[in-house]
Amino acid sequence: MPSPTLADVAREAGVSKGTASKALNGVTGVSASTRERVAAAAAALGWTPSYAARALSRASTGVFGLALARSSETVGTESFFMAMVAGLEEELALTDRALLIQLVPDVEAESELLARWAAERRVDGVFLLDARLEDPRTAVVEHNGLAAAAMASSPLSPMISRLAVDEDLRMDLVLERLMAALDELPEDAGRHLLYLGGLPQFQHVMARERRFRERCSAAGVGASVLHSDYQQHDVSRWTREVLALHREAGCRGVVVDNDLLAAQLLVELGRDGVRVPEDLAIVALEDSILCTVTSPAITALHRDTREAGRLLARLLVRHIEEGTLTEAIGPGGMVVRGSG
Amino acid sequence: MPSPTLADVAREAGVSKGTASKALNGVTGVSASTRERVAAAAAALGWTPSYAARALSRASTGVFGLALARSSETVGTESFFMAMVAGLEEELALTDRALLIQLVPDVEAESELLARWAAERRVDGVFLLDARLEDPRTAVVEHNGLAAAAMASSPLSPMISRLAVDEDLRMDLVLERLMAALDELPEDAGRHLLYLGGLPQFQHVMARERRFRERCSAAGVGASVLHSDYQQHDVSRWTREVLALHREAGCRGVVVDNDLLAAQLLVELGRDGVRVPEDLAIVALEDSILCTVTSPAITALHRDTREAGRLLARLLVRHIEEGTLTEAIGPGGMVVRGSG
DNA sequence: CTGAAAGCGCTTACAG
DNA sequence: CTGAAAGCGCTTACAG
Repeated sequence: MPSPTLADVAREAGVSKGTASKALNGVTGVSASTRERVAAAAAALGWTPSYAARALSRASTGVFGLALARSSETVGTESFFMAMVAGLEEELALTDRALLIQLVPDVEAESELLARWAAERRVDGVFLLDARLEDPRTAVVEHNGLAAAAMASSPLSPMISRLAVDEDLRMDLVLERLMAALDELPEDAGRHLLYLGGLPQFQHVMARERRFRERCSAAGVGASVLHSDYQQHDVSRWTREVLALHREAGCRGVVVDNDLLAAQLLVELGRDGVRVPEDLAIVALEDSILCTVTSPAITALHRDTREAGRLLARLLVRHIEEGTLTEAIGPGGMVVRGSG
Repeated sequence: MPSPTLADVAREAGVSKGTASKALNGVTGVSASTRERVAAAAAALGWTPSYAARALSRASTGVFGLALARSSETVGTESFFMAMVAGLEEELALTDRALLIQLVPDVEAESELLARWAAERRVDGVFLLDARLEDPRTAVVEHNGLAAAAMASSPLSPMISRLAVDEDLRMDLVLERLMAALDELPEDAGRHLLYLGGLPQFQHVMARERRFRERCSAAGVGASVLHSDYQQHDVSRWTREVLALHREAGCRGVVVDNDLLAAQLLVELGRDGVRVPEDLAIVALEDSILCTVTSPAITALHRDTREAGRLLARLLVRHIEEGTLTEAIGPGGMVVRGSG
């Protein structure tokens, strides 16, 4: 039983396809009576518009793309992604739009995919996560006139809408905790902190590092920085480095980029007999359920990532509908949770 | 700069649209020389086929749908979903297919969405997770002739391909652990176990419960079952019930449906002074990083969920290409990890 | 092997 | 307000 087409509905209602189309789409210029007749016919036949035909004649798809240049391990374990995806989804679903997700090995592959999506007219717009200092996606987006919204701490391009993330504030919030802890230590204890961040290619990592160094320097606190590529097999290596800093430089606190790394670090340090937070405090810049099931629980900067997803989706929709670049800050209500 | 169309390529190569189409699609019946000329023209112009036009004329979309009747909280925190999605993605990407994901509030909404996708010819097929005893999606799939593949412990319909999950085996594997632990207890200790499962509407939950009761009964072990809707705010309630069973019925071990619930239960029990596993052993039927960062680490049945996703995707692709129902068992290599 | 034509199922000026 | 026609960008019989 092939699904009925507009032609079937038009015949059933005794009007032309054009009129049926207008009636069904609420376009002005159709008498109330025929509009009703058409609607009844469509309902009787159980007509639903063909997605592809609509996309072809309207030149818009109702689909938004998200290419993720992360391994499926990372995507599967880092809470950030699922929360983000859930938020995007939630907002798009409100207006019957869909999200197309594709995992790619690296940012080059991501750029290629974006270019292909643009050429195929596959999506109405794309979301950009993990903004980089030199971001190859920018050129692709600009060159193809692709509508895009990024989550980023600084602007990527005048053509890309942005959900601005205040990384300075985020770093300040967690440092406040660690500095306070340092103040409680005996006079002769070391005053040294570490930022265990992601790869320096990322905007947010460099923004955090800069702020971290500034603050430490202003407070007369020693500062070290290590960059991780977040791969799980690296955890024990990072642990050794953290341990060395603790023992040799008197490091007493670590700011960790994400919940996963923080939790794993906590476990490894525990094995090495380091007490957290007494010997070494850990604060994560991303919160999740992971931080609540370790012992002790991990102190983490909490933000509503799902809400960030909703905001980002809303931004892109507005960008497309109004044809203008939009910016927003968010999500609000960030707070450090836990007492580690 | 509008993207070039097939007509542009054909003009550039000096052939008809039809010939250009055949040449580009590797259809037989085109001379090698024109095929080359067309390919060169396409490359020169940077032509990429319009997705919508192709979908319309081919009556197939290259898109597969996954509707998830779970709250975005659950999807964002339960490791199963992301791993599954990553696996589906990974397999589909190999053949340039895409995954369309949509979150819906409940299984009724999911059924409606599937019906709409079918009517809109939006997807080539759909994936079905969380199979239910009375599953309303079955009728929708059958009625609309939608290609579907489910992950399920028993068949949903002769029209639906299936990745068979052996829940009996899964329960046996974890019970083996718990029974062995019981055997080490002093003579006068209680011999009683609990299965903390999801909602009884789910196939897998009932399959597990049945097996759990059978095994316990065969071993002369007392058996209790509690059903949770997995909502986080319920954890303390479940903890109280578990505690009561431990104290009053002498329950010494709990099989928990998933990693998240197990981890939370462990934390709460710890607060109440219950030692795990000495007083009460916990084994989870789903493994994840969560199980490794608690202390003690949680013993869990590990399976490669990403591989399950790949298998499920492959199943649906084959189902569609060969037009026949396919079944598979998997993924293999399940093993209980940890010593809790 | 190649071309002209029809068709996929819609939408959108353009006449009337 | 309504209809006939053209068009969106492809694919696919059908002739030649």
